[in-house]
Amino acid sequence: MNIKGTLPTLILEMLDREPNHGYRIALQIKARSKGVLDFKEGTLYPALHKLENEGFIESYEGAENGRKRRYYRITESGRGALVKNREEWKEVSRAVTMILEGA
Amino acid sequence: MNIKGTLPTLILEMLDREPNHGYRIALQIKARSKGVLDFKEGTLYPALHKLENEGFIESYEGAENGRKRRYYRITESGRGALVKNREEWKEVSRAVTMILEGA
DNA sequence: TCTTATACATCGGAAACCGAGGTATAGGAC
DNA sequence: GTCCTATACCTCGGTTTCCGATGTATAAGA
Repeated sequence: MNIKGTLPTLILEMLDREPNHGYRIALQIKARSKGVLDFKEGTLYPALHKLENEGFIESYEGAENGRKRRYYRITESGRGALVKNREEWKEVSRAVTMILEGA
Repeated sequence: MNIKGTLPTLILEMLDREPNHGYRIALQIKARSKGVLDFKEGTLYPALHKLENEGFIESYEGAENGRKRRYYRITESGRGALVKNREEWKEVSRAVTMILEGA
């Protein structure tokens, strides 16, 4: 299950901790959310390409166990976007929760 | 600003408190969220029609100040969906927050 | 009379997501 | 040695959700 629009922020968050390749980013999002969040590959890769296109992340080729992988790292402008997105999420998710819990 | 996919749940939540007409539902969502959430009419009315089509709400004609209005009330099955949606929101939003706050 | 707020609605376009499918390699089972 | 599974990347078409623009109509107030 997923919330539309949160994936770019989650990717930036993951890459803010360490550079990583796409497949593993998705696995980590799933693991860290205890299986609740589960973005599919058809969603993941286009999202990565878009973030790179916007200059929020950059990619480079790497290898692990003799296999080629495309690694991503966050850029300065990506870090700025992350800070802004975190704030936005906090504000809007709190608003929804407030209404649904009848506060 | 809005979170995609939350509108049906928010509408059900509002109608669970009292029957209401579309325009006012939107105003109340905006007011209760202190202006943070703001769904447009081009989003609201299709969402209402869809919920009615799914049997989660039903409509009837009413009048206020001599003007015709289309009122909606929640159905039993809508109440069931609301309970389920609230749980889902709680689980998934908590998962996102957990990741973004590095817990 | 004119404007504004209310109230409902539809349409086209953009964005996000998923499922299905495709390619390729490494490692283990048999 | 061959087959299967997991890993790793990718694209395409379809659905859903949202927004902006636009249209209609009425009530209230300037």
